Amino acid sequence: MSNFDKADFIQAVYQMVKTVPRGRATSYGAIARSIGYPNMSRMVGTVLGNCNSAETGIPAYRVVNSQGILSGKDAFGTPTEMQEKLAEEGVMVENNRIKDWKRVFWDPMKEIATD
DNA sequence: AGCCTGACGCCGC
DNA sequence: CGCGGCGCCAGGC
Repeated sequence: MSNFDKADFIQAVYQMVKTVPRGRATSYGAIARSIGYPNMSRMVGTVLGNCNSAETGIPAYRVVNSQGILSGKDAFGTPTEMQEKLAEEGVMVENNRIKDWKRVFWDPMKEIATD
C-alpha cells in the first residue's frame, strides 16, 4: 500500500507556503523537505503552478528555486508580476534572481519547531 | 509499458 | 562560477 495521498500532499504544500512571512522567500526543496518529502521539489513546483494564487491567496511568489531564481514567474499574469509582488514587501530582484538570497531565504524546517 | 516533459536539486567539470 | 549530466516523481500521450 502507499502512504502517499496526493490531495494531502497538496494541502501540506499550501499550508507550508502560507507560513512564509512577508519580506522573506523560500525554495521548492525547502518546502518539500519540511513536509516530509525531500525528493518532491519538482512536485512542489507543479502544485504551485496549479494553485491559482490569484484566487486562493497562496503566496506562491515567495517560493523560488534553491538559487533564489524566479523559475516560476511565467505562471503569473504578467512577466513581471512575481518580481513586483516581492518588491512590494522589500525583496529585491535583479536579473530574475533575488538579491541577498542567503539573507532573504526562510527555511520552514528551521523556523517551525517540529520537536 | 515506454518516452517526454516539468515553477527542482546536487555533483562534477 | 556557468553548464551539463543525472536522479527524482507524477502526468500526458
